[in-house]
Amino acid sequence: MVSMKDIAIRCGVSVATVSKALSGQQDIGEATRQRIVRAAEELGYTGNSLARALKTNHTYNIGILFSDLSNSGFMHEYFASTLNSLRTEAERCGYDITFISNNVGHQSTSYLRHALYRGVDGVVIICADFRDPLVQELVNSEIPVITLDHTFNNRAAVLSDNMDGMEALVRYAYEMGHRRIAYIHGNPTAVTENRMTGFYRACEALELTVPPEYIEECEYHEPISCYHATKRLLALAERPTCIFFSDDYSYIGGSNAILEAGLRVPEDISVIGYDGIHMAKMLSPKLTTWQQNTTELGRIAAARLIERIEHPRTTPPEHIVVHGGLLEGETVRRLD
Amino acid sequence: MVSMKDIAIRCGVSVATVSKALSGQQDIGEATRQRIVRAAEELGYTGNSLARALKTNHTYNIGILFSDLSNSGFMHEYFASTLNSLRTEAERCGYDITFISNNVGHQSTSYLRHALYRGVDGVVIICADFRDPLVQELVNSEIPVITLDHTFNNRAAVLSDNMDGMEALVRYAYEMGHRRIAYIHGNPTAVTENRMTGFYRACEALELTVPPEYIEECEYHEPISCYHATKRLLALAERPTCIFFSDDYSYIGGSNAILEAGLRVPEDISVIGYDGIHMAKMLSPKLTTWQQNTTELGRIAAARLIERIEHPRTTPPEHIVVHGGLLEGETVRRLD
DNA sequence: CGCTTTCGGGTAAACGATTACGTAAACGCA
DNA sequence: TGCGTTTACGTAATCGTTTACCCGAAAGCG
Repeated sequence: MVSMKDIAIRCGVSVATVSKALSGQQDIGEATRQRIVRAAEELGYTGNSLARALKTNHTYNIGILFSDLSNSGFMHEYFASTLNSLRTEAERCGYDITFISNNVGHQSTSYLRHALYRGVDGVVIICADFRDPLVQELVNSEIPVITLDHTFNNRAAVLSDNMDGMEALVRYAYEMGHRRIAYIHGNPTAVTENRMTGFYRACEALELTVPPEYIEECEYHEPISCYHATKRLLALAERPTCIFFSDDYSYIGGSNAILEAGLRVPEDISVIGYDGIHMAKMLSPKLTTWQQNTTELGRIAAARLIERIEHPRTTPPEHIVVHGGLLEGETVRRLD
Repeated sequence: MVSMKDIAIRCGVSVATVSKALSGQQDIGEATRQRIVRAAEELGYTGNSLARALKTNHTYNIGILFSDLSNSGFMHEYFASTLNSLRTEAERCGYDITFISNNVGHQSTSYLRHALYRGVDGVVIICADFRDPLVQELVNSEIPVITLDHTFNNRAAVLSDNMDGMEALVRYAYEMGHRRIAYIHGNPTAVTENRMTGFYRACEALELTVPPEYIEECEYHEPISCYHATKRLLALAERPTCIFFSDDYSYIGGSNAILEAGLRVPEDISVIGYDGIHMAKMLSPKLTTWQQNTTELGRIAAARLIERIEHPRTTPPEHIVVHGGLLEGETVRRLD
């Protein structure tokens, strides 16, 4: 590994001079700078982030914390897509990304310890169990943190408009003439609870009464349990005319249940998903759903976190809502 | 940040003694060690990976290089799932994961430079454009490297059995009585070419002649172009009885084309995918496909790379093949 | 011609760990 | 008692940078 020392020797200057020349200080002669920069090129100098970080206390590294309870983690397109744009934005700002787990070396510790050990400048918390004391410890630490789809007091957060999105979907179904609307919601998290709230709020505003048997629970992002929930709904004496699913992916299970029952979408029953994953547009008929703006979620999360890292004083821990949009597919029939 | 110095002061010993006590050297009194370990606990000592790595030249960090040409990258379940198990295994071995891009700081450089800058101990190359000179530069460097689904001379690699898998699928279709078999293959990469080879090899062994119009090309992992390729096949005078798709995900497009043509799977036409993504098992009818063992791919990639990092002399750069298995769904009809 | 500024660059300490080597005390043994 | 060996810990250099401070020479100025 070629270091500043090598360059210094070759140019007959001190290491300090090399450092200054390469980092663009002013108190250096233009001729010397040129010489040094050229030598650095020729020797293939790369720099050493470890040494730099050790001295400056700034690693240009941000940690990602996501513990996938449901083990869907990476598989969930929501996460994959968000992470992708998060990474892109971070790289654009000169930051790299490292995963933070609750073990370092061979033994398990806390997320905070891991973050401190690696010296990350900040952490994005996504898809994690926010009730976990270890997560709380990290959130309450000195390290800048931003959470996705969950809010903590006095901490930055980026949120998808789950409540508004669900409200808009209900209104859409209502406008299409549906009055008997069922909802298979996911198991309780901040996200699914927000959607529930949106659902009930819209129903109330529209003066829709939802019989309790129209509300089913399934595992979020899990088609099998959704399949069973759907079967239960279809077996009801007074069948709903429209079913809301917890998420697009779960709908695969629901779809199977509907087909098995000999029903057609949307002629016999209408369905609505949530997420707007790529697959939703590929299905036939195309799924009507709410498109989350994962690209913006990831981008903003990275950008805001970096803002807070670089300008802690002037950047308040805001809660930013990213809006999605109705993706009108072909799975909701107009009733008259 | 509490450092060894703080512990040293509190215990009235030197920093060297603290280091020895904490890293488990022998030349230390048992009583002193206890004292130091306790003090470390009490002060909440975490260690500093940067300082340690600077001195030992070992970061316990491995880089992931994946440049997603098709922009499917993270979205592809193959990648997501492999990355997930790779990360799990790496963490089990005490390693963290960082993404390696071709830019560091605010300016673009090479992958190698990035890897050197961050001081990663090794790199896993996955889903990348292996023809890229920048990738080659990294592969030919001193840094331990392992590639997924691509082989370089004298470099470790982990491979999915794409050729065997495809051969097995063809044999399966043959045994089910199919003789008119079409294949929509993905655009050329090491992966798709291996599958092609497997396809032709099996056909030859079975003395099946494949008319050229039965071979179509589409964008890998892209349902839209697969939709069009499927339409072309269905429009042929002598329609194939079974269509092989480049991958499960693309089949979504193919499925739509089939439905539009008013055909049923598998009654009117049989279909076979490749990958064994979660969705394949959720579709109705269940897709017959080849299940890639992504869990093993990721695990072995991490394990082998770490082996080569820690025991470079005794670990040859092997090419390891991970076997998948036939996932018998309901999309291939038995012909008689 | 003296004096202060500015310019260009060097010195050295520091970041937080690791480790080869030194050394004083205790111990073993004839 | 004398001498070698072990035990337990300290000293100091080092990894590759950054940065506050220092200093000589050239330049500017009246």
